Formats: sequence, C-alpha cells, structure tokens
Amino acid sequence: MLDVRRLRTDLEATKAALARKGADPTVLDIAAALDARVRDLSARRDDVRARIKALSKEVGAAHRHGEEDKAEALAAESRALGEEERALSGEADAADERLREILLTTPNTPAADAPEGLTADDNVVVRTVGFDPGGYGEHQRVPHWDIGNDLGILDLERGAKLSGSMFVMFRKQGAGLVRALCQLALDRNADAFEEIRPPTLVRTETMVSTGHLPKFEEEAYHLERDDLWAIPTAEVPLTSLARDEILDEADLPLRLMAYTPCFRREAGSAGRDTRGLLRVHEFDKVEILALATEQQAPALHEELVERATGTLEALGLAYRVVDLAAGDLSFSAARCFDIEIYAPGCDLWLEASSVSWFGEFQARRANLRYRPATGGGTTMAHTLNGSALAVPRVWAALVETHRQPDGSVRIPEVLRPYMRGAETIGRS
RNA sequence: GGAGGGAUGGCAGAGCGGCCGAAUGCGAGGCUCUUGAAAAGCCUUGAGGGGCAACCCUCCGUGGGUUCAAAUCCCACUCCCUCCGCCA
Repeated sequence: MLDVRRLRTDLEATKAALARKGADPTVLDIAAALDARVRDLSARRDDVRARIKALSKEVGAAHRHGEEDKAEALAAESRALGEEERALSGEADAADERLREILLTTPNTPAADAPEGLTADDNVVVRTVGFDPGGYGEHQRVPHWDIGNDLGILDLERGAKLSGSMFVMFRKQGAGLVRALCQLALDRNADAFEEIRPPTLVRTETMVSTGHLPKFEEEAYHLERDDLWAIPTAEVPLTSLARDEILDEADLPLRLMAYTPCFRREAGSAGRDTRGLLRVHEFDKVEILALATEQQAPALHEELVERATGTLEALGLAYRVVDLAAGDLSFSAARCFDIEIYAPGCDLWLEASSVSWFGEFQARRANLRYRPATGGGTTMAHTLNGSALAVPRVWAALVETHRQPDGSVRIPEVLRPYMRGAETIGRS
C-alpha cells in the first residue's frame, strides 16, 4: 500500500512513478481528493465529538450537584450534537473506505533504479552464468516430460487423473529428487535463516498483507466453507508472521525460510507453457525472506540473489539474472531480479526465482513496524524475498541438463547425500 | 462437536456508566548518590490520526447496539485456556 502522505506532498512524482509501471496514475488524483475529504470531514467530526465529551462531563457534574434541570438541558444539547456527529462520521467513514479500496488495489511504485520500460522485452539481463549455447549434446535435447516418462520418475497422466491437468505426480527417484532439492536448499541457507514450517491455509487478511488480495482473487485457491486461502507462496505466511507487531531494530534483519507447497490457479495463463512441469497448480518451494530496515534492504536484496544463484550453480545449471523493467514488476514489488535457468531439452529459459524488494509496501498493509535503536517513533519495515529453490522448473532443467547419452540422468554431487548416495537416475 | 472460564499498555494485573488512555508491580530509559558497580531514591516510558501551534480525536479481542456519556451495560462473532467426546 502506498503511503497517503506521498499523495499530499509528492502527488505528481508519485503519479509519474506509477506510470512507469504502466498503471493508470489518475487513480491517485481521486485518492488525493478523497484523502483531503477524509481529513476535512474527520476534523469536523472530531470537533463535534470534543464538544459532546465536554458537555457529557458537565451533565455528570450537574447531576452530582443535584441540578437536574441543568443536566437535562445540557443532555438535550448533546443529543442534538449526536445527530451531527453521526452524519459527519458516516460521510468520513464512507470516504475513508473508498480511499482504502483504491489504495489496496494500486500497485507499488518501482524503485528509481528499476530499468525503464513496460514489457518483458525491456528487462535487462544482468549476467549469464554457465550457458554455452553450442555446448549441449543431442542427448540433452530431450524435454523433461519425455525423460520423466522414459525413466518412470514423472507420471503426468496419473497426476491429471487425480486432480486434473497441471497437477503432477513424481515417482521413485523423481519423488526423491523433489525432496532432495528442498533439503539441499534448506541446508544451504540454514547458516543465516530460521526455518519455519507455517500453515499453508491462511485467512483473508494474511493474503491482503502481501498484496495477493483483493486484486488477484482469481489466482488463488479458496476454501469457501472455512474462508481460507491456499498459499501461492510461503512469502504469504512468512511476511504476516510479524503482522501488527513492533519489532526491535536489534532483531533486524529477521531472516526466515520455509519449505512449503504452493498453490496457484494460473487463471490468467491458461494454455501457456503448460507442458510437463513448466506451469503447475501445486508445487514445492523453499522460500527465503527478510524483514529489514531501509538501510539493510539493498545488501539483503543482493544476498538473496546470491543465495538463490549459488544453489543453482552447485546443481550445475546454467542461469541468468534479469533486472525486471518497471512495467514488468509484480503488483507489490519495487525492484525484482528474476533468475532464469536454462532447460536445454525444452530450449527455454525458465523463471526459477523472483527475488523481490517491496520497500514498505507490504509492511504498510501488514502493519509491520520496528522501533529504531535511536528511539523515536515506529518505522515501517522493508520486506524482501525470493525462491531459494522452486522445485518443478529446477527439476526439469536438472534432468535435461544432466541427461547422459545412455538416457540416464547424472545426479549432481551436492544432491547425492539426499538421494541415498545414488549417482544416477536410470531405468529401474 | 458439548460444557465452563477468559481476552485491558513490552509483560503481569486492577478497574463502581461520568473524576479512566486507564491503578499497581515488573521490565526499559534518564538522573541523584558511589572510585566503579550493586542497592536505594527521583523522574520518564503505548500506538495511530489531524493541526503551524495550543491542542483535539481514535484505540481496553472484532463488529453492532443502549446512553447526554461505555474498558464498564446488551447482542453477535473471533481467538485463547480447562474439562468431555472424536481423531492422524
């Protein structure tokens, strides 16, 4: 949520920033007008309330002194003011609610250094690592769905039978590989991140805090009977962990990680990239996240990128880091580096992690603050997060990259301890 | 699912419809005393909003209601605890 104060002091600049993201900046004019109206109405309402409170005290005093006539006269006066208070209050609340609706559905503004541009074509490739376009053998040019089928480690038909298309089922070492990847990602970040196992069904407020509601209701699975939402990412519960709390600056940055399933309806992308593991409704992911001060945020953002890419490198995958253009940033993000891995069998760059910095945007929704060590008032925290490892696409790139001429898949050494020592996945 | 009890500031915990944004204790911060520390004493210490300011308003789990006036009375809901039942 944007800070309303920016609309008072910096309206034009904020509109310009929103326009960089490709959003319609005129909503901010409406918001600014509503804000002025709210302040005017509530000031008048507060004034009436102050008079009612003062009168009420006088009524009490009159009763104590046995001046019943005076008390009744004052009470009548106060009653009349009550009408006025209700009217002003109603108008103020209505305006405030409309303002809040606008604010909740208005995206974050991009960071100043986010690349200019409105589409993915404007994204900037920061670096590419381990990619040799001419260096892939024919045996690596087999898509993972064929490899998975051949080795009996990926059963797409059964997944679809159970739950529908875009639900997948791993078998044998394919299932083990899922677990191994997650365990690896957790272990690699355990030096600095507290492991959390949060609930994966959450309340509406929890989804609102991270920006996944109200605007993207169609994207999430909703259990109507209990009014709970299946999390699309562990970012949702982890960010809300400290909702409505005031942290001490000494506790920041708070680094958290979680291994959870993630559920996405993918309503807006029906039919796109749907083969194999490219886009699925349910998948496992290890998320790393930090709650921080504004000063800590930039270094943490880089650190999260380093941690995510470090794991991909250890797995022997080629990847590139992409600085997202302002217009390609997600709703809540101010700056985001996408990490894409190369899948030689599909010949596609697959988005494997979005390492995002949200500024105060999510914290304001979550009312997540800290008390500066120097004293003074509370300050909104900054939030950052990214996938340490998202299973399906890494699984896909991994089996394609490490496929051997004999059709087996070589297991990268870092994974072997988690795969009961196995060195390859072959037909069994 | 059934029965009962509860929800108040960082924590514990009091609170007759008006003198309650809230006693008291702990914790935290500052000062005095001290060579230093401890102890003791004194003072300060919730969040949010509006206003140049004086100052005003909101918040005692959430939402409604009664009243001139609600932490306090009424209704609904949520959450927590205890016991019973069921259960991986």
